[in-house]
Amino acid sequence: MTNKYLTIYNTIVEQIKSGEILPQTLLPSENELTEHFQTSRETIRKALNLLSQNGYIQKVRGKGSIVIDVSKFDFPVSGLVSFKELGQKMGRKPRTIVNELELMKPDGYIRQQLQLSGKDQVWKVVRTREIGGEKIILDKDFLNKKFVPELTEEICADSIYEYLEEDLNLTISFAKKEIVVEEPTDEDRALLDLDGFHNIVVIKNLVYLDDASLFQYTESRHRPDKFRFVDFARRTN
Amino acid sequence: MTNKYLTIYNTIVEQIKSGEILPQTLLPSENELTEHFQTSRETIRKALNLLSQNGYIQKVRGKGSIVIDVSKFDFPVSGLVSFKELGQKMGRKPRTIVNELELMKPDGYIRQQLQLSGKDQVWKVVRTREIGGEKIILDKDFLNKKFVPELTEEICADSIYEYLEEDLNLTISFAKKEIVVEEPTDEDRALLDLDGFHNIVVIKNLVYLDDASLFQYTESRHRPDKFRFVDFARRTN
DNA sequence: GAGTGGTCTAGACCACGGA
DNA sequence: CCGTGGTCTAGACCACTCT
Repeated sequence: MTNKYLTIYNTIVEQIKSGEILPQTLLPSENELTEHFQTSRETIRKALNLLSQNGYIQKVRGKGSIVIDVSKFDFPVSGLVSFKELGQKMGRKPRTIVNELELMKPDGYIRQQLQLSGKDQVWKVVRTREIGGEKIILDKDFLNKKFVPELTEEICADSIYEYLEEDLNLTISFAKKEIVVEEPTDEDRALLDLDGFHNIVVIKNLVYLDDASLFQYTESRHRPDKFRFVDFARRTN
Repeated sequence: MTNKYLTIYNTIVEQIKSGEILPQTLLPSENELTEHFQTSRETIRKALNLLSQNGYIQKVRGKGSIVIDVSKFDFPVSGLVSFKELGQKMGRKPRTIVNELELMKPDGYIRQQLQLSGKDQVWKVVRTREIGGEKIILDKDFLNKKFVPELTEEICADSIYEYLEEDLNLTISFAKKEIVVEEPTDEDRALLDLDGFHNIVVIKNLVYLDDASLFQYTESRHRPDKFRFVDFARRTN
């Protein structure tokens, strides 16, 4: 038994995706939907707000809710995309190589990012991601040992996130992301297939848990030709 | 006279920013806030949801709302940032050079992006953005003539957005953004200071109006060393 | 003026966390 | 168990658009 507003949301999403409701047309009014779904108006509004946040409709006061064209393949709004999902989306067999796995004292930069004291320890994981036979992404993870007491090469070769969520019962909640372009380091050149590329796209992530504690710093270093980031920005009124 | 939930939101934001409420502590419960602000719980919840969406708090069921550390300079959640704002934020005197301004028939790519027919016309605007004496950004805009009948070099040198919103009364509502890294074109090399740079960061924007009509396609081409994108991604549960 | 979405209320029940 | 946040209701008034 799921939420009422979520089922309404999903119903309408399906209608939009299937073309049952056409782009540029108006959704039934909130009052009509209230009757149709036999619920209260606030519940309908919750569903509509979700649709709006996810780019399916645009609400206009005094007019109605306009359906937006979602025909071109949209990913969902930018979020945490794991490497595994990414590979599946691209229809390629990804491969992960674990280059480094160690428990260490964080250096100054990591300590600052993760707001650690000198005594804390972190897991350092360096992994190469291979897609279609080419080494394209270098992932450097630093995980606070306080939350992840143990880590093995097998886990890292598979998916750290699955291990965290399924075995350790940690819930990743959100991340602050920063994207910059840098010159490749020697490490980048050694571990990635960078012939002829002079820049590298670095995505720095600070990952927070459920309870708002900061537990991981990640740098995902991408070869520029294989990098793509999609975002959906709604004007903040 | 502004909204009640917005004033509550702003009040709490100020308290967090000023350090009156400390990171990692709990906000008063929704019931307590309801009493304190003399309002209903749903109104408090609206304010708290805004706080959560903007990264100030993390709500945890059965526990409360945890205040997140926002000390490191955060921009607001990624949005539409105009060049003028960007320059002001960086404390530099920006300069805009209009390289090209013409009314044209869109080519195939633009026609597809803006979903135009062959008969529609678009304004093409090419502008160079100079910060601190260096030409760093190349902006290429294509605006549907249907919405913008007239455009002058003066407007382009100042701010197109201000003209649209203040004079034409158009309301920009949201944008779909895509970030990729490309090799510089001859045009990039001619119009930007690119000595020694081998890549260019391209931000492609589809800009929609108030009523969900698609009216502008923009490419903002940045020198990689001056590019930075910050995002705040909340897990979609 | 009729109809739309935006805000606000006062109350109810539920799911979850912690003591 | 109590207190927390999550959902839902039925009703009210307002601001806006369209005709």
